[in-house]
Amino acid sequence: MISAKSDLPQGTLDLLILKIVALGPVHGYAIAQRLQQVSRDVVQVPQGSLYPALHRLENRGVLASEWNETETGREAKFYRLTRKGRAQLETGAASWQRLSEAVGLILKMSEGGAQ
Amino acid sequence: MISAKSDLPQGTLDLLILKIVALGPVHGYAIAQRLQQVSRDVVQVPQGSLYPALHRLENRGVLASEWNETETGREAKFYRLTRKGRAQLETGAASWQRLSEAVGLILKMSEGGAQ
DNA sequence: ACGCCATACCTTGTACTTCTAGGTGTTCTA
DNA sequence: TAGAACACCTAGAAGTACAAGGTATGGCGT
Repeated sequence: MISAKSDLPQGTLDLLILKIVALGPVHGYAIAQRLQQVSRDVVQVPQGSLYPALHRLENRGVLASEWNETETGREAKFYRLTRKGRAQLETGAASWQRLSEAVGLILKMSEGGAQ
Repeated sequence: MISAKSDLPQGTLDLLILKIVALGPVHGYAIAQRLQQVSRDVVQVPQGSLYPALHRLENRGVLASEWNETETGREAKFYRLTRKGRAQLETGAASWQRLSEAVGLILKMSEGGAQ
């Protein structure tokens, strides 16, 4: 049993959720599934992390929700990005990239790397 | 004034500290400086984050400390990696890379990207 | 008919980390 | 002699991810 699971650094979850929702209205359960699929099981979002995050994001006005029917005929709460959410996704993604590059740089540092 | 500062996601700080210390014994103050320099101000570590992190890492047995004199003739606490610390750095770095790639993948996802 | 799994939602409490804001003392320089 | 840089520290607030629990429906196998 290879457990590829890695805990998400704080703040990253919000960004990933925003990105998935940006691709089109989805309900919470599907968001977790998509993240897991696309990341090949590297990203696994427990429900205890997912739903609080969704409510948080909705309260902040970056997500909006609406009850609808899924393809399988069940009721589910579909989320979509607000204008504010789209903005936050952009700044968040840019910020992640900057940080990601910086951390990568540091980790690749060798004895003579800095100075 | 472009403020490049970005708050570090939880857990990342430890990894960066371990990496810097792995390059040779350094004291806390210098760790923060190096991180800031190398990352071109993207990574800025407040002392209120730095020292608690160092003590945490020492308590966990991944860092060891020793008082010594700096090049400028002051007393400072120099940290070095323990065997355990070296191991944690490796797994931490690998784990970061995996996560970083996964997040990058998700953020670059477009409408038809997944499926 | 029955139990089980997957779907789909939710809440509570814990553990952890980061940051703000304060504090100490020394050395160097303007 | 005032301030900046060096070098350490702590307490408290704020925020987040997770574990663990719970509700309810529908489909599947036996």
